[in-house]
Amino acid sequence: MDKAGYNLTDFLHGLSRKQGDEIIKRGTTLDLKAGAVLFHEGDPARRSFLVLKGRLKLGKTHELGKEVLIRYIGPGELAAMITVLEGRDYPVSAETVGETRVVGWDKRTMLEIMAEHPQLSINMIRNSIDRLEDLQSRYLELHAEQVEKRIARSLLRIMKQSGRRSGDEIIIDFPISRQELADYTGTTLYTVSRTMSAWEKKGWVKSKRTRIVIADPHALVLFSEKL
Amino acid sequence: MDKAGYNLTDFLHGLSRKQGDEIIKRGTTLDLKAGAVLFHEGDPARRSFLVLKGRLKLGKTHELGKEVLIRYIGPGELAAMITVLEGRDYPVSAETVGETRVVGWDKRTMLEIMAEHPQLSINMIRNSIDRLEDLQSRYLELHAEQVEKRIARSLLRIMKQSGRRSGDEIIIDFPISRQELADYTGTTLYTVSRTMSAWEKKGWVKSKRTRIVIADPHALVLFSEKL
DNA sequence: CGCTGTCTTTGCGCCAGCGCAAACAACTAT
DNA sequence: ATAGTTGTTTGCGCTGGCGCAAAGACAGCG
Repeated sequence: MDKAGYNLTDFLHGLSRKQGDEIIKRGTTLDLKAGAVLFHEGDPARRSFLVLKGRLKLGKTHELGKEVLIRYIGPGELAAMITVLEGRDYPVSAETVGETRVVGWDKRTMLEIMAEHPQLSINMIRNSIDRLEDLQSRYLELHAEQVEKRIARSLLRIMKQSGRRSGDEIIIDFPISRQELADYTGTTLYTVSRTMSAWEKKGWVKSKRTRIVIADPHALVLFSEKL
Repeated sequence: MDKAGYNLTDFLHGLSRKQGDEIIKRGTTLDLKAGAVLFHEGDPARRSFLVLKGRLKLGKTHELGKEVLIRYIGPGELAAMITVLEGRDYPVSAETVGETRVVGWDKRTMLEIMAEHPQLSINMIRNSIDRLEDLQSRYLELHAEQVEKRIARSLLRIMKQSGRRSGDEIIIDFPISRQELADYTGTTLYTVSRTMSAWEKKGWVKSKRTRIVIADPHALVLFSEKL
């Protein structure tokens, strides 16, 4: 998170840095290594977490094996808003992607700080509406769009959220496997692999194990939008 | 909506009937006939609507034809929360199912009444979290579950939301076509028709044009859950 | 270095479910 | 009634993409 002020999409948007720091102090800060599980789908929702550094992935599992990746949560964003409601369980699991620092608040504290800062309710509403929209679009795509286009769109989404420019290429600066991209897109490891191989030959992407670089974003956009 | 008090899932939950009536008076009440379009996906979001009587369906369309049915909105529930955010478009379209009465508030009024009744922000958070959870589950199912099971689950969802008990049968008390059930489930008209025909032979459902009766809910639940 | 574990690629066969076409059934209007 | 409209059923052929299997590539570790 940058020094200046909070982004519109941040949980703490509208608060001063000083207020933010005070709020963060009231929670429990955790430093986690890659692949740590922060909470499990189905467990009682006791704490909400704000990502300070690194990244979480939220996933949901189907009775046997099949999994979907609902969303990545980056710095500034809140995971598990559900905590503020009465007696709910986490609807998804959260796992770190790379080293990650988060701060967690229990329900009581969440309600306190929200009462003190009404702005935070607004931020929660904005955030949940945004997520809902995102998922509505992906739901439509999952039903209506061919896999290859969905994979393209998934890559572009992830790129927008976590891409780092480098010349005219864009580097996705966290590790993401074929399996994860498949879970995010709603397809299989095999199909993603085949598709990415084809794109690599066309020079649209470069990849090396779990690191992906979009070499020609424009081509990918065109492809994802063409009839 | 019943006389007594508002349900937990209602937009006006936590307010008195008197407060509710006062708020409703400040909006524009509309009586719409079946199949009227309240707003279009992509139009600037100017008004939010509370359903008083009847039902809305929220849908999203893909470039050419394909459509998904995101959700039904029944009495007490609010559609188009998005209005309260700055300069957004409706992400979905809303159409009435049967005769419907709604009350609409513009952005200004929404913000006013929310400022007067902080409870309404809580209700909005609860509602958007609930919708998000619902969609997350359906997103997982759409990817992981076979069509027939998805159709079963869709029917059961709709039944829970809008079923009327009658003996041990449950009547879905609004018209829903094969096409709509397909759009809700994420499949095609043909597949729904074939599946429903089979269930009709087994005595699980009875249907007659756009009216559906679940004759054996238990069987349907078992089917939807079996490996 | 070589060993072990993790991730990726690619060939191949298969089938769930899509979608056309065409007939049929039920409601609506005159 | 009769005609027109809207929704439903069912046969049939086709194919997108799944998923096994097996080999290959890369990383980390002792």
